[in-house]
Amino acid sequence: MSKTTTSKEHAAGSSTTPHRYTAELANQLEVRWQEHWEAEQTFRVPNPGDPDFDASRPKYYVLDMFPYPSGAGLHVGHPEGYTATDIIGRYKRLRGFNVLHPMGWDAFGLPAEQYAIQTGIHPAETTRKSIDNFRRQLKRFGFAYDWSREVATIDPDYYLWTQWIWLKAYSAWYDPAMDRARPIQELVDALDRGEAASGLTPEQWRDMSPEEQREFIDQQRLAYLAEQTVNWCPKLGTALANEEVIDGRSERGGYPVYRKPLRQWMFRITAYAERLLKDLELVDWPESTRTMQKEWIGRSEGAEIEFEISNLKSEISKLRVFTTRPDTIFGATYMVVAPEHPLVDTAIANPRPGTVVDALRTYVESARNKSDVDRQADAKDKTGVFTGVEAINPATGETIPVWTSDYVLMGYGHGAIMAVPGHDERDFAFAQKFDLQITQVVAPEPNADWSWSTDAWDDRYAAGGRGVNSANDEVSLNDLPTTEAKKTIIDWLESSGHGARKINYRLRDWLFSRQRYWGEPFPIVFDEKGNHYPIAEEKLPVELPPMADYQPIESDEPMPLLAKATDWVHTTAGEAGVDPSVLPPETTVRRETNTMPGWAGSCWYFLRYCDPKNSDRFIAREVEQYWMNVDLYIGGAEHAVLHLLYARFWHKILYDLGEVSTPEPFSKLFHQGLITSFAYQRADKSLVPIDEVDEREDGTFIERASGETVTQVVAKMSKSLKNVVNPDDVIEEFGADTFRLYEMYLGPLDASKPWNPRDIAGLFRFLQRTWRAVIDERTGTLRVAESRDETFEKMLHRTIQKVGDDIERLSLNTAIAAMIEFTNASISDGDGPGKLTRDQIERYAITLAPFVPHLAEEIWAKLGNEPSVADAAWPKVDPAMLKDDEIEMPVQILGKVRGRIMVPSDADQKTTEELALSDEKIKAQLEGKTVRKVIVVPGKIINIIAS
RNA sequence: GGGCCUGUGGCGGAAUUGGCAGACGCAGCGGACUUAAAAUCCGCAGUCUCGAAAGAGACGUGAGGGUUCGAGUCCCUCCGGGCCCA
Repeated sequence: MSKTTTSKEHAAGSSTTPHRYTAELANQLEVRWQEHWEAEQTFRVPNPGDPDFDASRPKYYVLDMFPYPSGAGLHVGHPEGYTATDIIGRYKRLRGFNVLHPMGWDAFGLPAEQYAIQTGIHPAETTRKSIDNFRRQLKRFGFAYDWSREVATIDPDYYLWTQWIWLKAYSAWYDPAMDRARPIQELVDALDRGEAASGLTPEQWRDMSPEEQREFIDQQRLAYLAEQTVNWCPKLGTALANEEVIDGRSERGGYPVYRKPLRQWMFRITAYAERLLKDLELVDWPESTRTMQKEWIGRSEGAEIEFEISNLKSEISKLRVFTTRPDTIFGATYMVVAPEHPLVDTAIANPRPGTVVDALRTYVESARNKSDVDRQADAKDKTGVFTGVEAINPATGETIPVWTSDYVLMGYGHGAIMAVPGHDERDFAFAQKFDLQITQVVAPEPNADWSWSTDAWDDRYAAGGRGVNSANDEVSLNDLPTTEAKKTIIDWLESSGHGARKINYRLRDWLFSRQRYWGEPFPIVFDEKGNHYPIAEEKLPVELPPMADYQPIESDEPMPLLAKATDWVHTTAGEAGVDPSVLPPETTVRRETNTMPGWAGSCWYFLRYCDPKNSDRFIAREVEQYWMNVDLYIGGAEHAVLHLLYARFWHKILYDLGEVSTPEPFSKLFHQGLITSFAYQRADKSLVPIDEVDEREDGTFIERASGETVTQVVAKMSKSLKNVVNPDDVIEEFGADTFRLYEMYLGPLDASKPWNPRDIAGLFRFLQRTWRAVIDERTGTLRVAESRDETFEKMLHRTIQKVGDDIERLSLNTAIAAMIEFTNASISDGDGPGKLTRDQIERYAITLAPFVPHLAEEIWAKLGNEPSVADAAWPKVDPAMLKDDEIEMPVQILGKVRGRIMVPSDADQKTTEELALSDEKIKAQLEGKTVRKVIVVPGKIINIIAS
């Protein structure tokens, strides 16, 4: 687009200034210092127990969300968070903390597998290449990572422990009595001892066959097998996430997707719903993220109610529903079950007088192929079919019809609802369409200015009010306010045996199986009967088998990719590593062929960083107790729910089982904002790539091809708009220090902000001025003032104070502004001695170091210091230097500034007031007016109220 | 539809607790240096009005209203942008 002169051109021909801070010099000294840090292991941080560990220092654990190493390399969004954590980590180290700041790779996942399908190259190989490239790029930024702690989720040494943690969950159950997970053997032991547990009486347990006991125990596990409806795509040979299905077709390829029940590994995250919700109070997280997690968990209070089926004898004699409005039960004039509800099949098999079997069958078939998302989106136009089945409303005793409709989802509640068309918008629409009875059971408060009618829906019908038409022989809700009516009816439901108080959650158990290759294998095998057995801990990891063919298997029956590795799949218990006391070694077994989802490895990587080489445990206990929690976790808001919820869940399991010592892993969380870019927009709102636009003299933009005026807009970086920035190029043109500074100076860390290439030069010039302020560009030697200038000394103290404060509150852009101001004040033209003394330069170099570590090291070394500015101590600030003897205060008359006076900084209010009133200018302004009141805010402002 | 966030010069942004709106940077303008240009340094710079100038005044943080001695900041209504849940 516009003409950008490069810094290389700036540097050319300056033979008299060979030591100017040019891009070449920056690049050269940056690489030199990076090599030095690596050789000296400057950023290796010892663990408790290591010989050089200093227990007297406090610890600080600052963590980045580790990247997925894509083939495209780093984009400018990555270094934003990483630079921020680097600044904080380096600052904390200067402040005397032991700082843990690690980096690693979230390297299992779909893109590498897709690439393998196209090329036949093993994902491990392409992933390794991407990791090497990412590491090279990150090192070039000079981040103070302890690279000796690097981990990758694809390393067998790492996923050994991912499998180990999964086995811990597999071998545990959730004890509601103690409200925590416990080893499942304790449940078996308790039942064997004849104690009641987990809803079983001792007799029930004793009467079970061994197979039944086994089945019961398996269903108690935190990691358990269950039938779950999934989006199955035969063509791709895999189940897909809801987000990957659009209009019943796969997003990739456009192949049809079917909803199919599939037996899969699940994680019992719902057992933790209440704690995951409650413990959000323990952490310092962005309010928006906490809200999102709360909504995801979706706690609602209400009642579970049973409706008896009156005209059909089958195994299903009752319909169980959950409602948050049990107080409206007298208005429940019909019921709706999800098309997948077993009652629908029963009705088809045993038609009642009103049952139209064909219509029912067709309806169920079409609903089956709609995703939940579509079903909810289509909910405006209500569809449904009467099942012929009838139920009895326990409150009214009346017989009501049972319909099926896809606006009720099988996954929520029990896949059935009591419909209260008088006070629920969807039920109202449904009842109107199918001409079902609508009854009012809640009346507006007496002073309300609206009334209820069946003509049209009004949102106020769903709000609370007072009960009406709601009484039977045993209970009456009439005239009761909604809150009280709820209590009253639940008490009645409980005493009459029709229902109970219940808390429901939107959160579902976590489907943990994927039919992919590039993920962690499950450490489990099946015998011929389909019973499952864990691999013994000491035989872990279960490694991914090598494969030559990554093509998905096209099939109607789910065939995970690993099923192709037949030699690996079909083995013996001994070969697979099952404990011989559990299963004889020669038993033929089949390995689990699903793999874990991409989230698995990231659920605990922050623990492994603490102790990455430990081969005895996933983390040594004393190490965990020292480093955890993560004091500051920075990453994108796109992980606000899934990753952060899953990681909290795993952490709580480990906490319950005594493997870690804290209930929450991340004490403070912060989201960096998205870095966007510019693009140009035509009058018709279509976007124009930046390389097809010229800027005119007057600052407007024209599209070169058409000559049309276009406007500059902010847009996401994308290849098609040609506005993607490659960090390597920027570093080559300006150096890593300038890049780091520029990204931090763009704006507040958590705000989304546009990358503007034109602005980078400003930060580069700042570094040039800083360099020139202390270094002679002719000779490369320091420019040192002989004697201290008190003005600069004061300014330096203030700068150090401001920079420190701003780093603590993550306001890095204003910290940089403060340093720019100090540099601008201390710059002097030409050569010879500068304005700063040796010790002032030294303190300023330390202040700069967290932001521009290479430049700071270079100045530090020129001062004759060693070994590294990273080991220096943050300069002391003298509070006396922060205040002036005299301060300037604005004087307002009626809120408008009319003058300024100099006031001794220790002046009291009365003195200040007198000074203000005796100021010549103010006196002139007050001529002929009466002073009614004078407000003095010490150190800030004086406001004179006069008329 | 509900919830949360957000709106400040030509642009990115600052104003930490209700106290001088526009720090700092970019772009722009003027000057110095230079044969010249670049680089660098010094200075100007919200808008409008009056003034030759120095300066003075009015307006000004999406719009309108309110609380307050004083509002970018707090409250209410509305408009635009973003995210989440439906």
